[in-house]
Amino acid sequence: VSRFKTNAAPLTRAEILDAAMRHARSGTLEQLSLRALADELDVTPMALYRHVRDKDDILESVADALLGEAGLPEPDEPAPAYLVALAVSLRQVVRDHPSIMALYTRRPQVRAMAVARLDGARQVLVRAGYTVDDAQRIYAAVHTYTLGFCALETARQAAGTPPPTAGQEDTDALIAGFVTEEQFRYGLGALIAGATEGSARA
Amino acid sequence: VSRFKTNAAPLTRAEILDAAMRHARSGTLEQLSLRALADELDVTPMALYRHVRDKDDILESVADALLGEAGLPEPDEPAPAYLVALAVSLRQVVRDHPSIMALYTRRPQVRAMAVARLDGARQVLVRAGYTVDDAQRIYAAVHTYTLGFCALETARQAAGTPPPTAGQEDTDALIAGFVTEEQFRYGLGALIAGATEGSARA
DNA sequence: ACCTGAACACCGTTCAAGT
DNA sequence: ACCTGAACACCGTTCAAGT
Repeated sequence: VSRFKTNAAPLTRAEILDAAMRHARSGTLEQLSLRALADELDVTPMALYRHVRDKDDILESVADALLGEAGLPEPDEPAPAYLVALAVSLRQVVRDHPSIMALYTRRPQVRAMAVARLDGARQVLVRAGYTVDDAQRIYAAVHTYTLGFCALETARQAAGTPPPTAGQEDTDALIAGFVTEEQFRYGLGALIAGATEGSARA
Repeated sequence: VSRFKTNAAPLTRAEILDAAMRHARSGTLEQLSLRALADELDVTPMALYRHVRDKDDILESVADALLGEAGLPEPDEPAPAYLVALAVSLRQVVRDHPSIMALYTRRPQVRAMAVARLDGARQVLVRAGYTVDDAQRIYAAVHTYTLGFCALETARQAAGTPPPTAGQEDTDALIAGFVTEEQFRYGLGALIAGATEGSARA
């Protein structure tokens, strides 16, 4: 079961990322190890290192590919709706693949789709009359908020339906209110309203 | 060097947390392992488990203690300033101790100081005329945004002064703009403005 | 009651060597 | 050029046993 000994085609980066994407799609990205991934590809763990920098390199590629599949909002959407759509898709990706959250706390994400999202928001906002600087500020704020929500949601998922500590049930219920769909929309709406009204338009 | 054999006083939870806090204060919380902590306390790693649930239990206690040291804002502050002060102190704690960030993505934080911060915000907002529900929504939104900023800042710190990949420098500079003091204040201000203006007051 | 000793079940990654 | 084999340097945590 070694492709080295059987003279099979050499390993490629695409092959590695495809295998990782299959894990993402089957919901097993969380427990993915390099050793298991290498096994699936009939290769030694160390063979991967010729094609990827490290494990996060793989995970970041997967994350950006998932964001790519989610796509960008229609560019003729009104700016607020465009921003909301971006937030919703990021939240969805992280919600479906919680291990992606840690990536955002480990290294700045600057892959293709991350940049395309910023660019898209910038264009829509500039067209709506904001300066480039304001557009970036607004997008950054929305992205920041969304990431915070993802962090809280990831934490709540990880806790599962928790055995609430006695005398802690109400506190827990209170904090649970932080990660409802309604609260996500509320904070997002407040932020976008505050940002778009506060900035000077051209 | 075993307190079991020398008949020393039995280990206590407070002792464990004190030792962990010393690590926090000396800036070595990041690389703390249970094995090292046990060594310092002249005890086997497993002796800790009589007094703490697991490693996160220790880390969460430290995080809440640090938040406690930061204290609460003066209760007679205007509501917006109160919320800003809460955000600033959380950011400061996470900035100084990046390993705390991961805690917020792993489990909902419901320790004493986390609850006290919510309570404080609620009181100030209710006194300013908001309903209890609105107060909670507003605080949750501010907390969410702050956590998102902490995530981005932690990522940027971890990257260090990064060797910017060729042809990626401008993208990197752009993303760096997401985690400036100015941007932190901007997003926070926009959110608080949007939230406090948007909610119906009593 | 409190702690030890040894093992379990792994990790990601380095290095030098093989073909 | 591409991959292997073995080791490095650890982790947190379980379990049964010791005093």
